[in-house]
Amino acid sequence: MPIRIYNTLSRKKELLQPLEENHVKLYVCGITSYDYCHIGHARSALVFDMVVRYLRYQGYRVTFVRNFTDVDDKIIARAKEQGVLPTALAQRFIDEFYRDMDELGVLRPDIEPKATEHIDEMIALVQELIDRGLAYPAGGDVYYRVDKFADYGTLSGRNLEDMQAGARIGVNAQKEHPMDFVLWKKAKPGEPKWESPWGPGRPGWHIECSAMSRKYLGETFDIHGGGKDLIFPHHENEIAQSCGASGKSFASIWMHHGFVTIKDEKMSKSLGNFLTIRDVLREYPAEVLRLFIFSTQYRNPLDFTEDALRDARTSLDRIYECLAMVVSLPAGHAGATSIVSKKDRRKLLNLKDHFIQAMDNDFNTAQALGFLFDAIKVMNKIGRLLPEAPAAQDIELLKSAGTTVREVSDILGVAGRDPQQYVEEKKKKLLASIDITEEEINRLIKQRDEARKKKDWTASDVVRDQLLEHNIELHDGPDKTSWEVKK
RNA sequence: GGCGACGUAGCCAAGUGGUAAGGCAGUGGUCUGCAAAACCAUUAUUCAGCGGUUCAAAUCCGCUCGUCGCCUCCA
Repeated sequence: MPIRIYNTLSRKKELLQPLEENHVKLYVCGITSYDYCHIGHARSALVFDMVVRYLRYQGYRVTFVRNFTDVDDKIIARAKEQGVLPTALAQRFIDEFYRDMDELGVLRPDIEPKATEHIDEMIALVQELIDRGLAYPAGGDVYYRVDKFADYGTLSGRNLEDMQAGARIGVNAQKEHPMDFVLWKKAKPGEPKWESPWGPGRPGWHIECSAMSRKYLGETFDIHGGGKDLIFPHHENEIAQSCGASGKSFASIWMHHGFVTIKDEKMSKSLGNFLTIRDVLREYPAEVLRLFIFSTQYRNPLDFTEDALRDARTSLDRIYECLAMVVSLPAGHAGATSIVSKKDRRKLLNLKDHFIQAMDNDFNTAQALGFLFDAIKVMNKIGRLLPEAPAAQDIELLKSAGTTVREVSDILGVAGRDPQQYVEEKKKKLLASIDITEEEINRLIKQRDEARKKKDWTASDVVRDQLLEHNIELHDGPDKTSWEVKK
């Protein structure tokens, strides 16, 4: 089945057709490392983690490159504030970034280039642009000559005239055109600097991605991704640089994900309304955050609320509890008749196909999850209706559906743990927050069982109420009473 | 001001020309000594509003209203 991806460049969904047979080359703009990452960064990492997992699941070889911007105005400013070297600050937050990513279970990209380690490549690229007449040095800086690049504005759907009309930036007298952007910045005293044909300085922000993507993926590659806020100017300028230098097309497909919002406002450093990844991870496990992020399609905005996170946690429990049920299924009997309706059987057998169809359609994880929960519901229903001597084919169906659930969940990076262990651990964790021991609970249950045998419902209910005061809920099963901490 | 996106039940969210997935919450029921959990049933004659195209529109086109984003660093 072909995978269709929405391409910002054409504003349409397009078939993924890798330039190299069966090999997808993907470049994603990573972080500028000067602070802890927030939930928006988590969404970016998780979206592309899902994309890579899915492409590999579908048999593609994927070369995934994601950079670190480790030299930049913000890093320099923050380092100055803290009285540390910019390089030390950048490295520190790269380490913190890895800590968050590992916690989220994000697979490492194949290549993670740093800007500071590719200064030579950037200088070479800037020189090529100068040689082609697309850039010019001015007072130690080098600028890109936007009006010499005919396609400038195509990605973001703008034209130079409109942009100038609404320009909020002060005009730099050194620029030939107000929209020209900087490729190389002359060093100011005390700033990190490298030698270059135009004097000591450091690269502009955009040039690193052009230089590094070319080095690791070639002049033309398949997918370039990032947040919607990078469309302009970052990606627009990358196109100008890369296509300008090579004369060839750059990325075939441009993928941009939506923002995480709080109260419908973009979460951002400048607005100060952001939550860091570790803030959230303290309250909710990574798998919950993943389910939350994937509950909507990647291009749509995603509003962060406590309710939404709680929903996600309930959903995750639901998946694990269903899987735990499947694991503890009794053996089937060859002679017994099936109790599963044709419709339900088909739903389970079609889960994988439906899931894949949703994912093929521009990674529609929300729809894919819909199919997943549909199957969970059917599985719970069958599990509930199973007689004491269930039909072998029904047990077989549930077990294979369980395997499929795990298989497709893995694409989203959820439900990867042992389900029985998950249920147990959850119980233990909740128990830790309760002022009663497991032994005490079991003792009380025993006491209650005796009362129930004598049909002394009053005494029985006293015990249950007693436990309920400790937030313990009892569930009377056919042969024994189980308990759980009330949610 | 320019450009763009979005508006589907109480909330979240699919659906992209053929008659409204799924989740959470709610209500009724099955089960139970009573419960809980689970399951079953139920919850939008309608997709912001108004026009238009079509045999057929939530889906395409136009206008209006509302929300958000980019145009300055931003995932």
